[in-house]
Amino acid sequence: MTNTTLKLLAQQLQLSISTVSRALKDHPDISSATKEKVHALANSLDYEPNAYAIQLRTQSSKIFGVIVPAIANLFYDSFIAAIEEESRKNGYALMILQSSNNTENELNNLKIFRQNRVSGVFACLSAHTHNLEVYEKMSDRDIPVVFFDIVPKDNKYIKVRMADERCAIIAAENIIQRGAKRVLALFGDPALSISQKRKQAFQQFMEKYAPKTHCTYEHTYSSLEAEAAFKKHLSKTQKFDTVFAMTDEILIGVMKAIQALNIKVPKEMGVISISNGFIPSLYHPNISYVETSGYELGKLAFVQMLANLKGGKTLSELTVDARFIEGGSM
Amino acid sequence: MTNTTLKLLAQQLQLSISTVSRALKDHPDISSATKEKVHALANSLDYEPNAYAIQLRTQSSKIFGVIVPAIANLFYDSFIAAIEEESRKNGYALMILQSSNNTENELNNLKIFRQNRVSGVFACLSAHTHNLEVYEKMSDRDIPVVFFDIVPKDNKYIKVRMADERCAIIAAENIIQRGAKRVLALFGDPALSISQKRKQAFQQFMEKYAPKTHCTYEHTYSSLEAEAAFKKHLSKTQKFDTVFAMTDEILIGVMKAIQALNIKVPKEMGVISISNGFIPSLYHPNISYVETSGYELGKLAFVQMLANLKGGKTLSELTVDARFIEGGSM
DNA sequence: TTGATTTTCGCAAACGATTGCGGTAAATTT
DNA sequence: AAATTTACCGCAATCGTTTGCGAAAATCAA
Repeated sequence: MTNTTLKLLAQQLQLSISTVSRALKDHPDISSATKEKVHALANSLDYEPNAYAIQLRTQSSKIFGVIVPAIANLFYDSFIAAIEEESRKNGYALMILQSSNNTENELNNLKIFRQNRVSGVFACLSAHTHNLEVYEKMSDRDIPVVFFDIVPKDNKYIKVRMADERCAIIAAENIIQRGAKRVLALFGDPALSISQKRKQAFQQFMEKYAPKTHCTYEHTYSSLEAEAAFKKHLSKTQKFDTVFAMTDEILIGVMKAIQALNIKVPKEMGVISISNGFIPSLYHPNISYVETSGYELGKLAFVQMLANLKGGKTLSELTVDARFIEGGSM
Repeated sequence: MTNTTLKLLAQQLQLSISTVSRALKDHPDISSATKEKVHALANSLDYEPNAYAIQLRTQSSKIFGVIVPAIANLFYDSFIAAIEEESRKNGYALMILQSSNNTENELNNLKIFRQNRVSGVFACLSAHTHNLEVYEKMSDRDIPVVFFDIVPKDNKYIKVRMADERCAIIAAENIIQRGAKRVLALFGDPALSISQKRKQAFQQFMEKYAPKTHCTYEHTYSSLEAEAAFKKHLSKTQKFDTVFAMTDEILIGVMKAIQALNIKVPKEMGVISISNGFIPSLYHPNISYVETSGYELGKLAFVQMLANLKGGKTLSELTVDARFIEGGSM
């Protein structure tokens, strides 16, 4: 079946293409009688404007590109879900590509975005991407880029992220409030600025407000390592009474160890983490956590994108605030 | 900065647009001297072909549409991840939209797909979508639709799904092998064919091969309900020794109850579920499960899509097989 | 040198929509 | 009845590519 186009409609109605086009979009030049006829035929013939022709003509695509390290990730999922919602409301569609934390993929994805002349890009940097030239290239083409989560340091970029320091501090506050004596604080890949920020903020706060509390810091790269680290430290003479997990991944490892050793939470061990909430809700009692909502972040990112698209250069870093969610593990 | 186009290249090189176009794609008509010059300038000017113009001209978009109920879902995530990988390998990009299990959204999404003239659609039906007219409309436009997971019954559609009956049977087999005496089997929304199939297969198998085993069946709609159901049945005089969870969601509820009641797995209670593996790996011991890999399903779906695009009508239902993954909970 | 080939390239028409500008008929004004 | 508006509508260029066909230039054969 051949697609129905303006031309086809025009022929059938003995009208010009321009008239049909205008009638369809309610242009005042066209009489309502004509408009009705056009709409009627368009409906019965299931006319769908060809997005490519429009985009070619208008040079704007109504598509946003999204780059995430992995789609199958609770945090990014909710981020994507949020911008998908907003995009649809605003008449945009989403093109989602995953970098798998691989710089080369990232480059290819950006190329696809450029070729498709996306209206804007939401990007989460791969763990080890440092060369931002490609992103400059987008800006050169007037395609705004909103970085999220893993963002570049330079302030000339538009970025939204979690209030990492605040997260860590809120966690620390609650640990102090619990009256913890010895705490094990587990962080992620030390090469990531997110790990650095969280650790630094956490450590500073603890040293300042609870200098007597003994803290052990460790970086782990996976759930398995976190589990091992937990067990290792627990077997030492000086046991700890509270554990802080910087990410879901780490929390998972910790909780496996806790279950395996049949440790009672929160009596024998306090647990607190930074999370979007899903993983903490899997355990009994629910794990207390500092909320970092990918969903909220997505909403914020979208606002930034729209603002940038509309007009002004809103070059700034926005953060979404964090809050403590009581679970029962502290 | 103005985008570099064929026209621009042509002007700068004193060549015609057609020559430039052909040079860029290594057409034999063009001398290698010219080709080199063209390539050189194209590179230095960062030429990126305009996908819209190409698509308008060639009438093919190199984009697949994907409709899932929710992006933030472990199963769909891995499905998406799989087709994303394959798509990129094959030069396609993905446009992902979520229906939120809402038929109206589904319609809108399909409209966007039609307007963007996607090359094909991967669709998971919303829970209560029964009117497939819109999907027919896609086929009318020669846009193949590959249904996955939640698929229509009619065999005229292309579909890939998990081997639901097999899953249930494998679970039943292992329950029998464990020597279970009383089992609680928890299923999802009874309106979904996936629940029906799994339950029916499970029940038939159990009645045939272990008629003396006492099975209690129940449908629950959420984790919370599953947790409540588990507790309710446990408080009865006749306790059960094995629980079967049809989905991750149900498993989560069950495990919360198990943790809350401090029940020992697998000594006091055997646990088995159907899952893609992530949730079962969160507990200690790991929960044994029948694997339904969204990733595998994605790969299969992509093969179907490609086959259909290439030529033949491969109207058939393909299923990806299931296998038992030993966790330690049985 | 001349005719036949082969290389190498340009013309122009598409693809489907948008839009400034100009034109015609009807309606309104003098 | 002539002049002026107003309401409707069409012409044609344009967005950036692709591609069939024809033509000029270069090479070759005789």
